[in-house]
Amino acid sequence: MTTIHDVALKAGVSIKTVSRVVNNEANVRESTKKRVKEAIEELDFTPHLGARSLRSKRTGLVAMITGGIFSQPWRPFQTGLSTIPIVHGVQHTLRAAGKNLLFADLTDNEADFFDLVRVFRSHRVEGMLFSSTFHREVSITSKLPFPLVLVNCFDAHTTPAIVPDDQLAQKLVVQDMIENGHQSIAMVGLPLSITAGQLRHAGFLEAVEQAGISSEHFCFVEGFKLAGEHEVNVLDQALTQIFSNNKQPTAICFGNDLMTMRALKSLENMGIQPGLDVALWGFDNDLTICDSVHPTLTTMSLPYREMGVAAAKTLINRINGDERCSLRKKICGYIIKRQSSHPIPPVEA
Amino acid sequence: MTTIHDVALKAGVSIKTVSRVVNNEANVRESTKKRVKEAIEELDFTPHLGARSLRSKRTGLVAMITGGIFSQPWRPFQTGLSTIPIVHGVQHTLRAAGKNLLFADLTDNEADFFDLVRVFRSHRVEGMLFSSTFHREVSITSKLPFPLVLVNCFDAHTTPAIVPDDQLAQKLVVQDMIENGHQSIAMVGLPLSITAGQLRHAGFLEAVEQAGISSEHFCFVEGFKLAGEHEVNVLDQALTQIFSNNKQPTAICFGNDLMTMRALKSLENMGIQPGLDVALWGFDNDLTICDSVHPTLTTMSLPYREMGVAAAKTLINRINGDERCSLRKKICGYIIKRQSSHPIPPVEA
DNA sequence: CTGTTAGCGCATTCAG
DNA sequence: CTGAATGCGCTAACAG
Repeated sequence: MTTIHDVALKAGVSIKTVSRVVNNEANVRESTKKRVKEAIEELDFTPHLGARSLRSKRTGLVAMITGGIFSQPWRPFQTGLSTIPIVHGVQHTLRAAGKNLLFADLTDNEADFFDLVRVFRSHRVEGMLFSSTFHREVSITSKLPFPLVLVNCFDAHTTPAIVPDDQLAQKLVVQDMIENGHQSIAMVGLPLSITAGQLRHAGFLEAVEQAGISSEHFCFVEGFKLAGEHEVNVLDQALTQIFSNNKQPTAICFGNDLMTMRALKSLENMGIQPGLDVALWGFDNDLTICDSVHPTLTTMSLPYREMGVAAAKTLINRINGDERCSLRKKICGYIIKRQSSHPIPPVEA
Repeated sequence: MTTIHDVALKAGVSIKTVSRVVNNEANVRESTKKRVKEAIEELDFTPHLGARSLRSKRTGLVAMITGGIFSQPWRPFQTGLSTIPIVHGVQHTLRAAGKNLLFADLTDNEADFFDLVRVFRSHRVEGMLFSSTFHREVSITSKLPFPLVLVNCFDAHTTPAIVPDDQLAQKLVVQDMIENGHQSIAMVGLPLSITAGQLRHAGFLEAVEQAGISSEHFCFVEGFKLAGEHEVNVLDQALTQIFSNNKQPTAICFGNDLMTMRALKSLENMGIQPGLDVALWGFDNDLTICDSVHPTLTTMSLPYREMGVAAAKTLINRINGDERCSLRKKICGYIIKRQSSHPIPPVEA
């Protein structure tokens, strides 16, 4: 591998001059610069970032740990919808800032986390991102030797975190239902045992209350439950329960598109035409599902890629010593209209 | 940041002794080792890998480029099923070997690729992996300054590559159909314009011919076509065509689970009960789909994670100077049985 | 078993 | 505008 010395020799200048040219510093005559650049080209010289970092103390390395990119706890071997766009946004933002991503994924044990931190530290990374597979609180108690930014999770301390605004997103969904004329509304939500489930539930209640819908005209049930890390499907019971009220809903929103898809079949079995007898709102904008079922699903899309971008920007700011970033930034999503939310609700009987 | 000198000073030994302890070299008295370890602990010393690599010439860094992790060309913003498990397998294998992953994703332009290579080279990575979103031939003509291993793609040169054995996998599917007693078989395949489509088609023909099924008892159609980078859905026409033959199939296999899912509805509309009137085999083991439709889908799972593992191992071998790896390694998948492939075909009318 | 010396490739400091 | 000397933190080669 050629070094700065070889270039200096070939160009007939000192290594410092080469260094100046490489780093675009001033005070080099055009003709000299040209000569050096030619030498660099001919010798195919590439600066050694490791050596450079030894002096400059800046490696340009940023670490990212994802918490089980390949599975969600209750869905083994099922890649979640959040992590990839987050990684994507992070990586592209870092690259635009001249940083490189040292990437690792956690399998199972938390001990791994601190092993990774040690390795990253050895590489003298300038900062780190941690991304969770699902929105939750984490506790990374130990002081890290570099700035940390959390994505899709948060902690009880002052660690900067970028999270989806589950509550507002759900509220927007329910407001959309109401604006479409629905006055009897049901929600088949995520388990209330997880953060997203709680926040969405709160958003649902908020919207329903603000619209002045009385309690016999709305209804919330969980679509599945979590027993430990095991998922228990209670979708059919949930749907039965919803329609056993005397005030039957004209619109249902779901905790995710998967549930919505499953509900399509269940509703048909109950003699209810999805999209005709009842309007449906999904959640996630899971493209595998939304465009490929009948009716296609109106859904809430959370901007995970933007979360990744925001997280990377926050981290870069902190690396640059800018401490004035908000501790927890919530990013809301937007509704994507498809067929399942028909605009005109059936008239009340 | 504390250095080896600080530790040496505190422990009252030379820096070389500290180095010996850190690197688990022999020839250090137990008592000395203990003293050094205590000093390391107290000072919270972590070796500087950049500095180390300056001498040892080994950075422990491996680069990986994914070709659009967040979308397939004809499915924007849709994460493919292959890349994540590949990355997962790669990362865990590398980590087990003490290597760290410098990760980057390509957005659109190929020029980016060589930019990335330059950056990676600056970081003195020991090797690189390139993973494609879909099985295809790539041309990375320029000589790279480090060993390269391709995953889910291959080139016309001698670059080692790990690819799925699409042909054998499809053959296994069709053989399974035949073993289940089906004698009139159809395939709704991927576009013949892509590698996987061609190989699967070949596998289909191979199985059908080896079983001695006459040409009027099998039938191949494309389930969608690619116009440039645009996907054109022709699934309904494909199904209509299949059933317009006088020999109607008792079993159909599909190019992916998504098509199979869509076909469920189409078949119902045609008055054909999926899983009863006709048995179905999917492809991909897309968990979002397979377990959540009725009937649940029997499908072919390609072992992308294992491909990642194999690729990382191959790369490590090459980094260690072991050139005797097969140039192209095909890895086959396995069938996952669910409901859609009922065991007993309807008796011939 | 332990220490000394040298130098990896580069940027920084100071001197021309 | 340019260059020489110094040292970042560590390991390799060699002495003891």
